[in-house]
Amino acid sequence: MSRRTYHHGNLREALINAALELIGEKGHAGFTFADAARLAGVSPAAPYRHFRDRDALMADVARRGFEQFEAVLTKAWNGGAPDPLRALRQLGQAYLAFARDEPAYYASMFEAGIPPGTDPALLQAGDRVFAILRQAAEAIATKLPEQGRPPALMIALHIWSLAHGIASLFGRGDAARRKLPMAPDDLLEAGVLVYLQGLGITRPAASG
Amino acid sequence: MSRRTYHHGNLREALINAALELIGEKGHAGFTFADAARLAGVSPAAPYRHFRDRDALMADVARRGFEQFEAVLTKAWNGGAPDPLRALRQLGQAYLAFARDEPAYYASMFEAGIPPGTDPALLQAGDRVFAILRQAAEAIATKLPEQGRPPALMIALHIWSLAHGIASLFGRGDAARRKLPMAPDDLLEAGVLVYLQGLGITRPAASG
DNA sequence: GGATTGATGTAAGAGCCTTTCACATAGATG
DNA sequence: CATCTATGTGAAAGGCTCTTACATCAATCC
Repeated sequence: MSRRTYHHGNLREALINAALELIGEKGHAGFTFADAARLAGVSPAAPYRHFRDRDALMADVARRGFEQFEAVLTKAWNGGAPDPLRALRQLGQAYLAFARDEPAYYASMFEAGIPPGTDPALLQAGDRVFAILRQAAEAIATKLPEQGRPPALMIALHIWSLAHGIASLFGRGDAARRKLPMAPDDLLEAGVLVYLQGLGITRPAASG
Repeated sequence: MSRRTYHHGNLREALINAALELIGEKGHAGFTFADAARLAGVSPAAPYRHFRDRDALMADVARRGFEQFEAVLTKAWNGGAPDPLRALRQLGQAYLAFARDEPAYYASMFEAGIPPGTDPALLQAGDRVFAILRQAAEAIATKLPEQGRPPALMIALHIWSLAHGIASLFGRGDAARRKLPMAPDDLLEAGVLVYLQGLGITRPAASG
């Protein structure tokens, strides 16, 4: 990772990648600014040209995490095709896959203790992710009689909370974490099916 | 907080209380061993007589958190009285109340990145908490026909995940965190009701 | 009672991290 | 080419973690 020029050329990106690598290895607490600088091959002071401090880098990683998350979820939802229920299953699987495959992003987004309100861009990126869930909930809700239908917002919050709870409690592959007698995907899918049944959307035992 | 004797007398407890106070103020990342020592009025080296390192103190705080959590949830469940559904509602409210009122405990238990497997006592304390939820799920499940009844374990995992998701995403009062258009309690209660309805336990619109 | 022993706290220091400041280098601009 | 600005370096202050040798005190044992 040594470079020939005095200037790195792409230090900002390199620091973010280094942070992801380090957070993935040692968790959000174990990551240090100095380590990231070392990984990028620059002096410990160099990162300060690109980020106000360590927390600013963490916040930027989190923001990018939300952006990647948004892309992944958007693709999975696929505009609700071929039908909202199938699309919702794809969405749930993509949610858990992201938490499993990108634990560094997920930790920076939800566990690093960055208050979303500190950075408007971060808040917006999070909102865009929620908008996808909200949109999915809307599509699902239209299957219900308008009379007495619960607000789509609430449905979205329920599904988000369930998915996040599963991802957070069981969804990362690290050893020494709590084990589950079934795959997180299956747990989420079963939970959503029961929930939708409770809303009156799916037929009982039509879980295929 | 100055003391007259050379020996503190109860440093272990004092350090844990200091840790709780500091984590409550500055989050699990902002807490330092040295700060805790200062708060307790001892030298920076003293804590090492009681905890192997900073992480060991965090793990002990987390273990105590689970123990307190267990006590609170046990009381709320109240053996399933007066009836399982009401008891379950109490349980859910107690769950969120703990996350709201004891954010320092909650953060140390679920967000500090302590792998539960590292400390058997920690793992056990967590298991005892889950046992309560599991027990509640059993009581609820007996209301279903044995034929085709989903495993109580799965019901427990669903409810735990939903509660944890809500607590984790919206349940702490810190400003700058994501706001919710309704109280977390109501969100959880509504979600559980829909879920139970999906299981075939509650009557539709019998949400009293 | 006095000496010994183990538990608990202190002092000092090595090593690392964060952050700042003055300075160095290079790319861009005119 | 000369200058301006962005970007990286070196050095240093201050704080944190953790270790080691030493100090203090309580309890125990002759």
